[in-house]
Amino acid sequence: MADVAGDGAAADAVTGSGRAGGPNPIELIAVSIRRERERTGLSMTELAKRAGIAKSTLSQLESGTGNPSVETLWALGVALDVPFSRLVDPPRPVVKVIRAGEGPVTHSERADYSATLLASCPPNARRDIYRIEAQPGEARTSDPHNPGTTEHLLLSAGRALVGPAEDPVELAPGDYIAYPGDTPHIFRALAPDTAAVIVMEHT
Amino acid sequence: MADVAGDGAAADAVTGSGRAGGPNPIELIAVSIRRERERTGLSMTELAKRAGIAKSTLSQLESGTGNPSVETLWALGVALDVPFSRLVDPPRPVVKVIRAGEGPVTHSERADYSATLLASCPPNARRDIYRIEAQPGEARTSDPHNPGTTEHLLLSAGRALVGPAEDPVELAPGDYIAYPGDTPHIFRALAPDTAAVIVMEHT
DNA sequence: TCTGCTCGTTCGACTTGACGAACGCCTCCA
DNA sequence: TGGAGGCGTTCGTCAAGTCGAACGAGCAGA
Repeated sequence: MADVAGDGAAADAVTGSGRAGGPNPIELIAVSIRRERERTGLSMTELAKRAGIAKSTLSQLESGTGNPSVETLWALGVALDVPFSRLVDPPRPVVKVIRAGEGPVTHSERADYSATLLASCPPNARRDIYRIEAQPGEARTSDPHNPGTTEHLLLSAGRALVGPAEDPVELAPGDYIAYPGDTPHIFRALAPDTAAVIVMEHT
Repeated sequence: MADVAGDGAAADAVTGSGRAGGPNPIELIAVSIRRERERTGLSMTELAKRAGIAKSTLSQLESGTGNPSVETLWALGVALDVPFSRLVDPPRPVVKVIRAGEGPVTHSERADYSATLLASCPPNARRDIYRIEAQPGEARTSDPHNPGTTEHLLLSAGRALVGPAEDPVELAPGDYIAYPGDTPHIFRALAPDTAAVIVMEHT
């Protein structure tokens, strides 16, 4: 069986600003702007034009000079199509894959209750929660989603073959799997009334 | 069945800003500041002093006049001890129950597969994923977690009584519930081998 | 090489946000 | 009754953010 992949580490990254406490927001914004801009492949000139601000302003922002107003930042957020908070909160770690059957269990003081941490959320990730119900049949191959997407799946009932298209894993009720959502992957019910929870994480 | 519990109050916010698209950030900030300030019971004078800004500035902010700089907002975030993004992103809802078979289902092209979106992720939330297994017994009452925590629970097997301590909801396999994690809440298994997925969301 | 383009930075003029003082309003208490 | 102290708002001044234009650097093609 598999394994665990990744991380362990991730998770935290705490340093950032769990609360608003710590570091210099201007620095943060400077690197965030640049990061997001380069991610979209826009030039300063182009981005400034789209956001409706002067490119000199943008230049100063990315150089860490200045102290932008909310409207300026907002305009940039819109132009970059990122949520506002992405520009003011610290960056993010990576993708991680944990395979359960077991895992870090925190047993209750009473023996009839146990909780297992399956996936600690990386900062700034967005996780949408889905319920899946399926019947046996052909494998359902999903097209890859956006880059940086991770799918977390926990099987509630039935049996299923899940994971990367070239290397899926058979799951029984209670099993958990996480795998990259930006590569081809499948979900194939092996038993009637197979049900699962999928948490789709995109960053 | 049931659904929705509580509130009603909360209200609006919907419009919010999934992405940065929509509404006026200044309005948003105005109400957010006021909301958070009143939550902590501080006066304008006091908050301004703590944040190190002029109370006139704060007054203008809460009245929706003006266009604060990042440093000003940041100072307020620190003084209020809330994450920055809480000031620029809209508030959040309350208890929601989606019964098995209910909810916005996106059926597959093939009839043997269906996915239900249970909860779309608010900006900047962190969602940790847990698996719960429990046996019938006393209700397990959780102490409230940090402010701004929401718990999402989907029952995999068994039966359980879940939700706010004073108004829990009985769930069957496939049922989904979300409720505030920062108020007392319980999880009580009603059948042997009750299992659930909990996604703990904190902002 | 020279022209024309785009890139990101720097500079002065203008607009505007942040500040502190003064104001009106209220409550409390001598 | 009047004074003291809190509240939130308004006003004039000053500093700072924003803007547009000009600048030097890099690159493609005639």
